[in-house]
Order: sequence, then structure tokens, then C-alpha cells
Amino acid sequence: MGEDRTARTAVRTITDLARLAGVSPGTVSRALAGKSLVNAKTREKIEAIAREHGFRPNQMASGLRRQKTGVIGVVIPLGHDTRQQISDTFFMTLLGFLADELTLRGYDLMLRRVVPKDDADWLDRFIGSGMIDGVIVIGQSDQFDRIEEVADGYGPMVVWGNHAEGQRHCVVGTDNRLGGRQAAERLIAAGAQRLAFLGDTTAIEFAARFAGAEDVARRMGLPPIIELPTHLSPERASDEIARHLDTVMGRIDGIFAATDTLAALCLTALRTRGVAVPGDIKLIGFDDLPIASHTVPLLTTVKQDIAAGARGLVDLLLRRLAGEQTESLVLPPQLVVRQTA
Amino acid sequence: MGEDRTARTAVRTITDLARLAGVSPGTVSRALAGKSLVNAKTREKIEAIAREHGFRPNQMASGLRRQKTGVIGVVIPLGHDTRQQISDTFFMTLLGFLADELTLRGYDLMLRRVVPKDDADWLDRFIGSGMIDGVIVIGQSDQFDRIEEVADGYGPMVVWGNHAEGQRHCVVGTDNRLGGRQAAERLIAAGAQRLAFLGDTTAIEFAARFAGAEDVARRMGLPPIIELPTHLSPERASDEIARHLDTVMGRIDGIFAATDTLAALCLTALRTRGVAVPGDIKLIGFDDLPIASHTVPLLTTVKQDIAAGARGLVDLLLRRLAGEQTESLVLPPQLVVRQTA
DNA sequence: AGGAATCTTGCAAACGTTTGCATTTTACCG
DNA sequence: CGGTAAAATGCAAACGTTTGCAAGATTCCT
Repeated sequence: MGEDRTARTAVRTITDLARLAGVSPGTVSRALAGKSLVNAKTREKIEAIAREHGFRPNQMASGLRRQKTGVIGVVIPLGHDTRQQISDTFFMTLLGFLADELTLRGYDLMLRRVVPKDDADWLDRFIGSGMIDGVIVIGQSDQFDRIEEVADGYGPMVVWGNHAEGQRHCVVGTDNRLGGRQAAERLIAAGAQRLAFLGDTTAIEFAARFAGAEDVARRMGLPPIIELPTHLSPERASDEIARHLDTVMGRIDGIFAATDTLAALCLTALRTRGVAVPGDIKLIGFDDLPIASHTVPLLTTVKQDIAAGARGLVDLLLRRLAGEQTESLVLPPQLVVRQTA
Repeated sequence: MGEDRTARTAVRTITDLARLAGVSPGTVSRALAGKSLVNAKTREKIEAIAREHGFRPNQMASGLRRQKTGVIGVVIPLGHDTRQQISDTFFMTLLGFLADELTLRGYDLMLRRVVPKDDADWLDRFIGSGMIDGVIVIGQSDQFDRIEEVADGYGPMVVWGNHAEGQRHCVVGTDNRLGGRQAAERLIAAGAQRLAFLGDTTAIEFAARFAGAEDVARRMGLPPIIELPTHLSPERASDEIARHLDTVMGRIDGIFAATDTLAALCLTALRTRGVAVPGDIKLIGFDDLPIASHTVPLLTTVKQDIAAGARGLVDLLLRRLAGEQTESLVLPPQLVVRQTA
């Protein structure tokens, strides 16, 4: 005994607490919310009791009444390649930073992964659930149009992805086309002439990277870049890369991989074929994930600033929640020269 | 005109919908919930209107009334090393699988990262928020005791982590001690005699892995294993590993890294020092993350079945939600022999 | 056709907070 | 000390659903 003197009666609702404190529920609510119009003494007393009993006001009720939840939805649409993002280090890292940033700003994060193909309604359903104050979409996947539509009628949404001229939804992302240019320029500076692009250009970000590379190839009078489409999941990509290499080997001397992950796979595939990198073939990746500093030889790549991306997403979203209109935010990519090109 | 004939009046609440359908709100609720006791025709009509207006019942209100939210909380306590999990591929991958598994079972996922040091109340606060039906804790960090306490008074909680004899909270995790044994045995089988353990053993999982390795060393009459503590984030770990290597080089011929990430860093550190792997030093990791198949030479490691872990966590949690008592689930690790040992 | 059994619906009270308004208490001033 | 301004509290109505209970409408059987 003694120590269980506290926490006698269970106090689950603000009304219980009010009874204990000898005041009305309204006063308790105000005290706990830190409003100024409650007497210092009463507030202290209420806070003491609350602390003693570990009381937390029910967020559902609060949310219902205030018509806001303090929760931001984060949704990852899984496009063509359902298994994709599970292994996608990039998105997962972005998610980590998002979680930090949102917490910092006092919001909770509700995560949802959806397969738009099976559920055309994915975005409206999330928004209409009444569970979230705003939504961050990670990756446009192949849902650009759907997102545009929704953006017309719903303000608090920000999307990670590619920025296209004149689009209506607010997006944060790296300048993929510029990144693509930087990559191609580096490959060429390293001595490559006949380039290939490794990755699926139906993904809009990748298409932009490819386009950037082609800008350069055209400008320099090089032959068109060969497209080598692959899936993103390592299991499937490995085989596809192997097949691609067998086909184009000898006809290329530079590879621009849409992703560091793909680049790493490509690197091992090249090694097993006895192709020297960067001797016979120059290779460059995209993202600058941790893996890029662990391959042998070290991977040259185009870096995306993921932390800045997360900060930008949250910042813009909160400003939109406050009613502001916001422009999209395009982040500069940065070439990181290591050993493969 | 024509196409905007639909969606005339905004229908935000179940009551709006009821008015439109000419029935009472109760009936609408029942129809939308798929209860059997509503006439087929009325249901159809209601569903049609709902579809037409893209109506979704407010989950906050529903949650409040039903006293359940359909949301599972997932919390990652950040222990000693705050920056840790952001780069921790393992936790992020587990999170991905969790998201899939929960979605499959019809639950949403609310993610929270907390720093227990700054917020002693982290777990109670989450649970008491009234926002979640149950909670999954990813990693015990240094919060074992706190979790035990909470487990006494709160049922629907499952934890990813290490299982200790007689603990009270329900845990899912790999048999770390066994994994540690497998690792040490492999190192020794590959010819190593003087072992070191790379990683911070204040983390309970790592301590168990270390203990397993020591079991073997003792049994085989080898000298005690040298502990080389490091942080988990690559930035800090790199330097620490370098310093460690400079100290112990020549006195060891086998390294058991607590994590593949650490192993990969160690591998590059060894390379820059001109140490042959596995010639001079054998190396083994833990987890079998994607990176393990991309290092040169390929990393021998102890695999954790992350997908099975996620399934186990969700499965046990839902059973606990249903009122069942559940035992902890210990998953077998699996040695994956590649090239470094 | 009459009545019981079965389906459908409506009514209204919750769920736990927040907040505008009214009311009481306290403080202040001449 | 009387009176007014200001501060603190209480009251009660929302927020949008769900659901037990009762009433109304159908169906079925004899």
C-alpha cells in the first residue's frame, strides 16, 4: 500500500476528472488546452489530477468536435510494380524524414499504401475518411491525372514527384530533367559516347531523367540513348538487367541507371560478365542512397536531398492547411563523382 | 451541363444522405455498414446515392461512437542514438511489410517515432490518445522495463524485439542468441579463432547476439570476444569502425557485425587498409538486407525473415484485440553463406 | 380474412470534447 | 461601501455516427 494511493478511481473522461476536481467539464477542457481564461490555481489542481491519473483527452472526440484531427495522411500509391516500394530505400528514407518533420510540427502520421489499379477511389477515400487534416502523396506513380483531378477540389495536399509545366497540384521534387542532364554529361566527360538508360520510363520521374539525358546526347550529336526498361524490385530487375546486357553489350560504353539500386545490380551483373567499370563501361546512378558508397567500385551518382524534400513537403502542406496558396518546390540535384564514371 | 447533373448538393453527413434518400439516418448507417436488416431496395438506393456523391462516413464520429478506430499504432522508440532508425533499413523494411499486412486485415496504420529520453510518457500517451485500437512497438531500444510496466495494464500490444525468459510483454522476434551462435560457428568453421563483435551491446537484441557468439567461443575454448561498440548511423559508425580496426588489427581474424549495415561499412574500412577478406579476416553480418548481396566480396550473414515477422506481429495483435492471450513468437534465424566467411 | 411472425424502419440516446453565451465570482476604484 | 469592470466558471448545444428499443409495414399461414 502507500504507492497505490494514487490512481484510485479510474478517470477516463474529462467529466470524471471534472468531478474529482470539483469543477465543470468545460473548465477542465480549457485548463488542459492551456487557454488563458482559467484561474491559475484551478488549472494547477486540474493538471495535478490529470498527471496523477495519467489522463489524456480522447482525440477522437476532440477531433470530431473541432473538425480537425492533428493527423496528416501519407499515402504511397503502388503503380505497375506492386512489390516496388517495399524494397525502395528511397521512399522509405523519405518516409522516415517525414515522420520526424511532422512530429516536430505536432502532427501525427497515418500511413497508407494503396494499389490504385484495384481501387480507383484510393485518394478520395483517404481524404474523405475524416481522419486526416491533409495528405502527402509519395510518388505520382501512374496516377498523375487522378491527382490533378483531386487537387482541383481539395486544398491540403502536397505530392512528392516530378514537376510538369502547368500542372495544378502542388509538388515537391528534384529537378529530374536537370539531374538527367548532369548524369549524361558526366558519362560523356568520362569518355562514354554510346549511352543506355536503365529503367522504366513509364514512371514519370524516370521519363524526365531520361529526357534530360537525351537533351545532352542530342546536343552533343551522339546517337540516341538506348532504353532498357526494368522493374524496380531487385528480384525481377536482376534477370532483366542480365538479359539487357547480353543484348547490348559491345554497342554501348555508358549506362545511366534510373536508380542507385538498379545501378548496384547492374554493377554486379557487369562484374560477373568480366566487364571493367569504368574501363569498358561507365556507370552512373541516381539518388545517392547509402548503397552508392558501398559498391565496388564506388558508385558515381546524382544526389537527391531527401531531408530537404521532407521538410519542403511538410512546410508546404502546413501552409496550405493555413489557407495559403503555394507554388511547387523544385530541388536541385547534385552530381556526386565517385569511381564508376 | 449533363455531366454535372450528379453531385448537385454536397452530401457530407449521413443525415444529408438520409434526407436525399427519404429515409432516416439510422437506416442509412445500417445500409452502408452492410447490416442484414435493411430492405434490398432501400439499400440499393442508398448505395447509389452514396456512390454518386462520393460519400464516406466520417471515421472520427464512427470511431467515437463505436469506441474503436480501425487504426493500429506503430511506434519506433529511438534510444541512445536518435538518428538511428532513419537509416536503418531493417526497421524500414519491417514497416513496409507491416503496412501491407495491416491493410490486408482492414486496419490503418498510425506511425509515431518517439524519443523516450525526452518523453518518459511516450507509450502511455500513444495508447491513451484514443486514436488507436492497439499498438505495435518496433524495437525495445532501452525501454524494456517501461514496456513491461505498460503490458501489465494494457492488452493489445505486441513488440518486435528480443525474447527474454519470463518477460510479460508479447514479443515477436528472431532468436538472436541462436543467430549469434550460428554466426560464431561459421566464422570459426571458416578458420577464425580470435573474434571481435562490432556493435553496441546496450541494445538488447545485440547483447543477445553477442551472448550467442560467446557461448560458442567459450565452448570451443577460444579467447573471449572483443567488443567494439559503435553507433548505428553510418556517418558516426564509419569513424568508430576505423578507430577500432586500428586498435585491434593483428589481434583478430574474425568479425561478427551486429548488422549488415555495419558489416558493409567494416568491409570498406578493411579494404582501404588493404586487409584481405576473407583471407586475413573473416566477416559476418546480421539481417540479410539487400546490401549484403551487393558488397564485394558478397557478405555472409544471418538472415532474419522480416515478412514473417510482420505477419506474426499483426496476427498476434489482432488475436489480442479479440481478447485472446498469446504467447511470444520466436523466429529462427538462418545462416546465409556467401563469400566473407 | 384474421392474426401471428417476420422484416423494415424511425426515434433518440449515447460516444467524449469543445465553445459561445450566460452567469457567478473576484478585483478594483472612487 | 456601492458599483462597475474583469476574470472565472457553468450550461448546454453541437460534432457525425451507431444501435437498442419500439413502432410500422409485410408476409405467411390457417
